[in-house]
Amino acid sequence: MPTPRKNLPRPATPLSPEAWVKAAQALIIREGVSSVAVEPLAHELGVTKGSFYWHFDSRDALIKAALADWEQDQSADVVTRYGGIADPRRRLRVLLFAAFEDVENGLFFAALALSGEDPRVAPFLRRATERRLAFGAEAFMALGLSEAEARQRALLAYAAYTGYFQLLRATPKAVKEVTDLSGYVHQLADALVPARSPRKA
Amino acid sequence: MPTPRKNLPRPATPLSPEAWVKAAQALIIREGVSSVAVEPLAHELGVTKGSFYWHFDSRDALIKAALADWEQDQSADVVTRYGGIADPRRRLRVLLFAAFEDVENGLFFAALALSGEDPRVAPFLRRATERRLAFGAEAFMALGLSEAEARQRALLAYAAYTGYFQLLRATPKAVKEVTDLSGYVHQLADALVPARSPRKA
DNA sequence: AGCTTACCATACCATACCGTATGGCAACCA
DNA sequence: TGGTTGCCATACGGTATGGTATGGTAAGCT
Repeated sequence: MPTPRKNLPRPATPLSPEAWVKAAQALIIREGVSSVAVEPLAHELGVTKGSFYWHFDSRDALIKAALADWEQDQSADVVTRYGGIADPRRRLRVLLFAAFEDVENGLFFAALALSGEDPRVAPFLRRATERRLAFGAEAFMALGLSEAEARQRALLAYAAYTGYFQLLRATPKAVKEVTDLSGYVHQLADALVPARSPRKA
Repeated sequence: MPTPRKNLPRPATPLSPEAWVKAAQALIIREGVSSVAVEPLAHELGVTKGSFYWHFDSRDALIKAALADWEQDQSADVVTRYGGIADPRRRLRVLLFAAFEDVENGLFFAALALSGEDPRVAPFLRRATERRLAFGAEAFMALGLSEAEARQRALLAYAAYTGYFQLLRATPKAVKEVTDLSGYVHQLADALVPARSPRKA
């Protein structure tokens, strides 16, 4: 029998599962998926494991919930907000600029790629990558490029995107010496999106 | 006192510290820096921890040795092999193609960026990034670009490089659908390196 | 033949974390 | 007011790993 002792004071407001998910996502951005540990997270939230295992079945369940929550935002954003733009050139440029502006999202993806071998992460990472590459390829094909060329260009654009946030994550100082992010994206856009539709050339 | 028991048979040839370093590097490429654990590595090499702690002071020492060994190869390669090409346009293109051809090196760097927060990794990652960005910026400045523009373009090239290997590492299938890597690099090179020197324009 | 040294096995302790069992308390409800 | 439920603390057992202490053996040296 455990020695009956006074418990610690309860937190002011009870925790919701969402609070754990958000905390986990923030920690994923900072230190990667593998660093999501129950006890440190509980300490950070001012509670103990007991609280966690009330809301979740396991550590894996939390990780999956965090990834699923992110994926939900993802697919909602890109498709609905930029899929509707009619002019393909404009759509591509808007897509590029919007992608680079969402720093949080970019860093989260970089953190995921960081743990790509993790069987929990892999399916989310694969889905996100394929969806984005397909979306990009489609956008480039709308410019009149062949499928092979469009895929190539989409991969280039996407690599420039993930690579940027990977570098921003790993060595922020070196990246921030390039002060003009807008110029950077402009350059990328100009390099990838032809000045005018080839059909009119 | 431990019960005196017959020990296991000794390995045919004694292990050298280099063997541990190479094994660690291979494991870094496969599963990242944080997965470098002494006991699994020992098992893989057919020995036990006892061997390891004879050659190295600690786990950290092995990791640092593996990183230092990689860094040594690094600086030797890039500078000596491509720094000497006179024509700046040719130098840039050769550099790009060579970088993408060295898959092992690219994957190793991607694995490092993967653990960029790790205090053991950070300095190596920072040095490598800065050295490469500086080298790239210099190469672009030799084309006649301003320093700001050259830095921007070097960052773009480098992001496309790291992003490519990050994607190759995380979701190889999606990347390999773009079968023509040479075409990919060509595209990147054409986008970044002006067709002819601006001075002649 | 004895001694030394290089290299490794074994046993052991410490730590960090996952998951479980159970107790405790506050707030609401009947 | 007494029971019920939601939320959490505490204590415990289990596993993986880092690191230490110590013993064992083969090969060479004297």
